[in-house]
Amino acid sequence: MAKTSANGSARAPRRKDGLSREVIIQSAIELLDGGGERALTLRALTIHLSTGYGAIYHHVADKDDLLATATDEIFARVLTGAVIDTDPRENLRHLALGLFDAIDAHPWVAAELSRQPWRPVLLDFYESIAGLLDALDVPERARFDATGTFMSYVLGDAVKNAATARHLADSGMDRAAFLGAAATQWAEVNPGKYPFVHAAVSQLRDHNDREQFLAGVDIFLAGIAALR
Amino acid sequence: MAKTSANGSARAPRRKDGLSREVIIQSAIELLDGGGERALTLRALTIHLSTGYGAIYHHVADKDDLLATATDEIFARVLTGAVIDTDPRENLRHLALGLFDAIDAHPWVAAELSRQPWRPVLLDFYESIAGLLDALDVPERARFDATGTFMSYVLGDAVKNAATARHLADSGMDRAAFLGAAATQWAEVNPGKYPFVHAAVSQLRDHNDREQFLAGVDIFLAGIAALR
DNA sequence: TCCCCATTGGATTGCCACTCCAAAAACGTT
DNA sequence: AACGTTTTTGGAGTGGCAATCCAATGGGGA
Repeated sequence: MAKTSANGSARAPRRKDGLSREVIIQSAIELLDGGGERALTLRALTIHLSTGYGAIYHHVADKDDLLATATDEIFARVLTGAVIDTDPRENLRHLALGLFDAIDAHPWVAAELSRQPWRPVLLDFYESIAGLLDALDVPERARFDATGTFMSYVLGDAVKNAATARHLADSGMDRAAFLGAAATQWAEVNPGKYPFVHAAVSQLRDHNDREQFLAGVDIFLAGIAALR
Repeated sequence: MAKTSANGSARAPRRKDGLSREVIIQSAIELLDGGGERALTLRALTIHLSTGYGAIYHHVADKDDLLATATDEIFARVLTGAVIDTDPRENLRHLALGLFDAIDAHPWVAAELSRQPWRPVLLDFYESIAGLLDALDVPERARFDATGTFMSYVLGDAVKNAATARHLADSGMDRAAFLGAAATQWAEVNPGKYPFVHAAVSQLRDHNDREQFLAGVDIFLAGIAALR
């Protein structure tokens, strides 16, 4: 498909305002961030890029390709922004938070993630986590399980959080109103049948998803320390 | 809408072969189990039930309602089949495995779960988990976080696993072929850039998702013990 | 200069969820 | 048992979507 001349120069761009795979993905991300998964329609894309279907489908295989690549792009951004800490635990926390915040900022990634959980970009995260666990003296045979476990928790909690955020946005409530309503609703739950849920209501009122996420990260880190 | 006579008798059923919400949900689950999310179309439902659109929409609000209720039904089945152990740890493992196996058997639940993570049925699981953590002497302030963390890991890993299974089914490969292909592919990964992933290949070959899931549960349990 | 083919735009196709309505079946009342 | 009412049913119709198809355009190499 791509024709490269003998002198090795890249194929010349066709038009000044030329459409490209990158531009299309960028637009797709904008649409997704703006209005969620439902907002990404091919029709909306043609309008946003003032072009036609044919032009888009020339650069992109189909909508799945579009969604998958957009998701890759989000994860790639997390990677480039990753911080290097001297303390492996702190580094793991930062890595986890990076993923959590990215999915929180782009909730549509969550849906795509549960559709395709094995994108190549994630390999870099597995590699980083495994390396940090090695630095924590986790023995090799346990490292494999621990890496997957850590990723499952991080992505699982981020997805849950993103879905909640999406639900919030759809219902037009803000965070406080939603938590208040949920707390009230849960408070009415039959205390006899659900004593622990009932007792949790008070904590729900001033509850911070990000902090709870980090608390979970620390539970896993404590559990992993026991593997040594 | 419902008219209840003064003597309190319920409204009589309409037809012998009567369509009902339950029958429709049942059919939906059959279609979903048979061919995944794509297989559930209203058209397919009308054929499967030999009826029309109107009849179905009389009992069900829309497709989301259908999917949500079908998901509830799967979780409800897990609840009824739940085992009670004397050892809280063992009980947590059984609870987790019940969810894992259910999502493994009905992979379409995963997608719905990341769309609506707060269905009322899940309250029962939160309650059970919180109760078991209490039995493990997890202090109350930590119990709230730990319960959510556990659920996030369990559902997150189950969703990841289900997506893999779905991917497997779509590509027509069996488990062994897929793992072999993945291991081969990963083996080719640049060992310099991905030393830990490269080292993990050997473990991938005889890797059991269910066992790895349980290993993760144990990491969590070990981490919980540190909270005491 | 001229031709080739990468690139483009949009009409068209086919599938889908969902609506609407008229007919049929059961019910309650007398 | 007859009748009006309400519930339930089937399917034609609507609008929106992803994806295909094809004719037109124009840039760059020969």
